[in-house]
Amino acid sequence: MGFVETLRWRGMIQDIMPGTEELLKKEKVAAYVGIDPTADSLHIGHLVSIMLLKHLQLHGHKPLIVMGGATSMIGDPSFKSDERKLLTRETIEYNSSCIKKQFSLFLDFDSSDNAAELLNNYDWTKDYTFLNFIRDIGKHISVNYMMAKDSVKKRLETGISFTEFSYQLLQAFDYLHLYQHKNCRLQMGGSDQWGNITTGTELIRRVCGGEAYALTCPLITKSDGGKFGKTESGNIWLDSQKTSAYAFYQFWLNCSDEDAKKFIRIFTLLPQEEIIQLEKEHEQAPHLRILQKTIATELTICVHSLNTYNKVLEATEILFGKSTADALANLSEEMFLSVFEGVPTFNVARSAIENTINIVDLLVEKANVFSSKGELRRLIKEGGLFVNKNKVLEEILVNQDYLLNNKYILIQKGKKNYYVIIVS
RNA sequence: GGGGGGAUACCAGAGUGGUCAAAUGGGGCAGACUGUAAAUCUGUUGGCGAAGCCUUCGGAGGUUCGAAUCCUCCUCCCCCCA
Repeated sequence: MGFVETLRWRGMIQDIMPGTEELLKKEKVAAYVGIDPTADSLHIGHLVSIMLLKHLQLHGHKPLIVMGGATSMIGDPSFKSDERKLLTRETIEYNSSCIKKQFSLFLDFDSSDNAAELLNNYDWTKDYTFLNFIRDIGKHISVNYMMAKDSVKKRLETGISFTEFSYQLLQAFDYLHLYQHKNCRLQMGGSDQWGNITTGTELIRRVCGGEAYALTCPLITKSDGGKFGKTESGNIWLDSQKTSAYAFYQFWLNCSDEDAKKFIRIFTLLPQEEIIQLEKEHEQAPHLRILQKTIATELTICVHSLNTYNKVLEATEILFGKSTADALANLSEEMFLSVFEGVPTFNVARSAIENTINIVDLLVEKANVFSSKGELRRLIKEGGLFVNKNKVLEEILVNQDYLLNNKYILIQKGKKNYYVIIVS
């Protein structure tokens, strides 16, 4: 199956420029996606772009990643309603270096004939003077053309700075540069990038009469309309410092059936037959959540490692399995810590619980697990609070007998939210 | 420059002198059901406490026994006319 065909089957194509498929079948080319280094880690919203490049490389083409060292100094206005905040050079540089490492989890940077390559558009824009740029590049694209893009329309009503308006030209220039220097013939990205990408192909056509292509993937949405990749606590990051491996695994495990069917094709590399087989199995026994588990497993191993995955599984087993309060009490300290790695912790002085303390005072005043006593009392009334896996139905008094390993108290809000109190 | 409308809890949006900690919907949280799903249903959603009290309706003052509600000024937003 060809590259484009593969993507089509996986539901990863929103728009594709005519001729793209033929070109990729005929010859090996380089293709790129741009990444804005706006944070020091990638999050799962970036994953689609990464997978596009992964498939590309698997089909023998050369993946290029372009860090928006220059463009992220400007800010992409596409479909945004507000002016972007400008980042400093130092931040961008630091972020780029962090992101670079994460890419090597997915792409092969060492292969002999189509190694992935990471570039920074700052390198080819930093010495380009303003005069030269508007003379060499700006001359080829009309403002009328730029304003006609859907991506900037929203901002034309409310106002857009010249800085942000010029963004698409800058991105188009990237494409031109890569076309000329890297034999790059294809740019990919999320569907919101279509406007920027086509400005690039247009520029290439006008400057050197070249044919360059565009391919975008659909914006990932959740079946309930919520924003993909966001939870109450924010983004799901690839960096385990920001999102623990446990939380990462849980995120995928908790996908709805409907989303899982979509995600398994997009976010795993499993072959077509296997996915179809898994879908069948899932259909027959949905409660086993085979799809969710497969996605979670594949991604956790890829992003975090097999070893971490095994720990996460263990933790999951203890937190959601049949394990009881007894099992919890019998955990070794080492095991306990590994299970609850990534769970929010709160430190409390030992003196606080030496002479018994009301659970409400402990969790609101001593440890800031809950922000108000009313909230916690409500939770208790509703039967949603657990201490060391035991349901708490009234305002109990806590003392040293509650300590696990003479050091920890496990607090649970509802079924899924855990907090660890460390007494020191 | 003239005229009009508006700003209410996370969001949307009722409320136009006391019965308003403020309808309703969405969202959030929890419970039930289940499969750590979806859908559904229930409860809850300012703070502290047992009753009750305290701080909230853009900001600052004022009228009143009593103001989200009336008056004055200020800030911001929208619309119409010039």
